[in-house]
Parts: sequence; structure tokens; C-alpha cells
Amino acid sequence: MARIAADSATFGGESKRYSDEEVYKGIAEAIVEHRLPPGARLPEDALAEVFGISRTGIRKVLQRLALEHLVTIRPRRGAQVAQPTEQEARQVFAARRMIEVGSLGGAIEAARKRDIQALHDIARQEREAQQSGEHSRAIQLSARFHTRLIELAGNEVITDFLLQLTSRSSLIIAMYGSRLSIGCDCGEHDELVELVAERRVDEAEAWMERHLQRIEATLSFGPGTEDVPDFKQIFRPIR
Amino acid sequence: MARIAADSATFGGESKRYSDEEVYKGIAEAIVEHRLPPGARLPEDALAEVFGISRTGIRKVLQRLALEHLVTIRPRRGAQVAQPTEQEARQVFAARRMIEVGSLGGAIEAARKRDIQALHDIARQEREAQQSGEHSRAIQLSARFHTRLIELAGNEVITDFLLQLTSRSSLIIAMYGSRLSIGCDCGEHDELVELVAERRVDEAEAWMERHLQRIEATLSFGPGTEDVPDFKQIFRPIR
DNA sequence: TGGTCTATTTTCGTATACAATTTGAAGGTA
DNA sequence: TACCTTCAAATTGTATACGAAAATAGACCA
Repeated sequence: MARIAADSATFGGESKRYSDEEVYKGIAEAIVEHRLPPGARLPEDALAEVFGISRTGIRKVLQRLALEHLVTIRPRRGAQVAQPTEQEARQVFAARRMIEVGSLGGAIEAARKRDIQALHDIARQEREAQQSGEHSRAIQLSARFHTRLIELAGNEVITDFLLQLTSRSSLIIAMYGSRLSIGCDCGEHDELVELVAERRVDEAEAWMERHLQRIEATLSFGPGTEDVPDFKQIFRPIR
Repeated sequence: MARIAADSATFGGESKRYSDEEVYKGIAEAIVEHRLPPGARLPEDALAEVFGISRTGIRKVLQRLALEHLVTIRPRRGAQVAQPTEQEARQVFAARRMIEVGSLGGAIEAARKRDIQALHDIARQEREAQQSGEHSRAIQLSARFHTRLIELAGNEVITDFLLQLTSRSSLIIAMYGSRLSIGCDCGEHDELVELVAERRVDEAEAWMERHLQRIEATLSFGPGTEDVPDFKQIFRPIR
């Protein structure tokens, strides 16, 4: 099982003193970028040492991450990177479809030239990261594309929800994604930018619905690669 | 300005030792039920004394409430009950329309007889509370009606979002609601139960959209009743 | 009376201490 | 070898201490 060590490369070994917000971003990014796998334990002491603050600050951050469903905290057993279930995964994507399709009209209406340009840039960077095999960068850019698009609609409440949902999606892909999950995305976002630029709302909505369904469809649930293989479950009953 | 005193009646003066969860519920309910008005300060010491735990536990709860936008925490100045802006209020209701209308079809599809009955009961209790002037009870029941209905759709992610949104709505009504805001609701929820029972999805969706728009329309923003009247602002410039 | 400055008190932010519980390993037995 | 028991080490939960900042009250002056 993956662990955090004080000298781990996961966060770098600097001795700088990080602020709460930096610690939050540091851990959240490590999870979202798959540097911390689902199920990885997150002991308070180790994190406190890595980030150069006391456990008090770490606990605050872990509590927040738990509310956002990126980590799980079990009483007296500490925190670990969350391991979303299949059900949770499907619900997250259903919620995304509702929110993203539902906001797309407003986003298109509000989109100005430079917004379109910004989306284009992100899509291009994503394609490049994809092709040069920079997985974690591609993941981040994909999430940013979706949030940038929807935040054009101007509803911060919705934007906040979507931010959470994209983070959780990354974690879900870390658990259930095959290589396809990321590969098949390739270039797709550019298509949507076109539809947005031309203000073809209905088509854009249909596109988004399909897009999210496709990502969900690339997930492979099945018996699953447990983090700690439970041999008892596997080898027991040959009855 | 409203304050928490150790002997305040807001939480009762018991000396029982509360768990984190109980403290959370205690404060959240006090806000949602308008016993703690928007802007009320929430000093850690006073809360710690009232609930019989140390500041550590209180801080955890306040952080959580802040993430849910029920309280505001400003560095070095502590926590206070949030004072949502008009913009925030409109965004919350827009988000509710999207989520509740978007989930209603699934909820209706999944609704069984006993679910309908449960909704009926809540609507009836709400009506009774309304008529006997039990404001805070009516508020809670109204929120519960909406969440119960939508949770039938079976998406916990969406349900969690809606739980937050209904809490925030209560706070918004505390700030901007006239007497109308609560009164006009009267009996309305029964109509929706009918539509749900008869599986008239389109009409139910239209009804929900109108219902939420109407609640929003009863809010009176305008110059606003500040919590601490700023006489300087009011009386200064007769120029 | 109204305003400004200063001193006191209150309140928050962070680290640390200590008890309680879990984890993990060593040793013993079938 | 597999399983159970026991004990030490590691880890978390909660309270507390203390420095730093902000709120408050009082004195002083116009």
C-alpha cells in the first residue's frame, strides 16, 4: 500500500513552511493527478513533517478533503485517499451530466471571443499533453476545460459543485480507468469549442451528454484491483 | 448584534458533553431555524462552553459550516453567521431549479406508495406548523419536503448538494424574506404530491420551476436591514 | 458632545502534551 | 504452516498553553 514518507518525492522534500491553502492544494493535486493512489494512507505525522506545519493544520486540511470526498476518515484509523465505489462513480457522472448540460446554454450565451480563445488554448494544451504522454497534466487540463466552460454561465454555486465533481472524477478514473479512459478523449474538446463558438446550443448539449457518457463507459469496474489484495476473499471457497 | 452567551437560551444551558456531530447539528439548526440571525458572531470560547467541549472541536465544526457557506470565517476575526448577498441568493435558487427540476423525473419514476404517503405527511405537518405560527418548524419541514422528494431519485451526490442548498435557502430567507416568503407557500406542496402520485412528469417539472421562482420572487432585497445599523451611512450626507 | 489615541481585555492561530486505541510483530500452540 | 495471544510501537482524539492580533473601554483633547 502506498504511504507517505517524510522524504517522499510525492510532495518534494522542501522545508518551506506552507500555508493551509497550499497544503490543501498540494494534497488535492497529488490525489487528482494520481500521484497518490486510491487507498493510500495519509498519516498526520508524515504529512505534518513534509509540509513543515503541525498536525493541527494537517487535520484541518484532511477534514476538508473528507467533506469533498477525496479522502476518507475513519475514527481512530486516520485518513486515506478515498476509494469511490462503482455506485458513487455513476452518481458523480450523472450529477455532472445534469449540471454541465444544464449550464451549457447559459455558458454559450455568455461566451465572448476571448473565452472561446481560452477554451481553445486549453484544448490544445490538453491534446499536446496527451500526445507527449504527460498523463497528470492532461487530466488537470481536461478538468480545467470543463470548469472554465461552465463558469462562463456565471453561477459560482454551480461552479463550486462542478469543481468538486471534476476532482472526484479524476479519482474515479484513477480507480476504474483503463488506458482508454484518457486516450479516447483525444482531440474531442476541440469539437465542443466549435459548437460553442457557433452558438449551436442544442448540439452542444447533446455533445456534452454523449461526451460524459462515453467517459463513464470507458470505466471498467468488475472485480477490481484492490489496493491491498484480500487473499481470503480470493482463495477461500473452492467448495 | 446577536451574540452567543454561555447562558444563552439559543442552545440551552445543559452541561452534557456533545459529540462533534451533535454540535454541528446544533449550530446548523440554530442558523437554519433563524434562532441565530445572519451576521451573528460565533466566538469559539462561548460555543465551547455551551457545548462542553474544547475549542478544538468547535473549530472543526465552524470550518465545516464555513465550507457549506452557512458561516463566514475571516482570519483573526472569527466566525459569524453568513450574510449571503443578493447575487449569491439568486445563484442558489438557480442551482436549485437546475437540480430539482432535473432530478424530478427520476424521483417520480422511483416513487412508491409509501414515499408518496411520506411526502403527504410532511406537507400536512408543514401546513399545520404554518397555521399555528411555528415558523422554524415550518421552515425545516419545507426543506425536508424538497430533499425527501429529490432523494427518491437515488443519487446521493445530488442529494448532498440539495441538502446544502436548502440550508442556504433558509439563511437567505432569514435575510431577505418578508412575511410573504413563508406564508405564500401555504399548502402548495400538496399540489406537487398529487402530480407526483399521478406521474405527470412534465407538469410536475413546470410546477417545481414556478414554485422555486415564486419563492425567489418573494425575497425583498433593496437597501436591506443591516444587522448593526450603520448610522453613519444613514444620517451622514445631507449635502 | 464628538473624536482620537492608548491601554486593557478578549479572541484567535498554532503548537504541543497526553491519554486512548489501533496496528503490527513476536512468540507460542495445534 | 496456520492460527491465536500478547506486548511494544505507532497513530489518532482532545485538551491546553501561549504568542499575536483585534475589539473594547477609558482617558484626554477640541
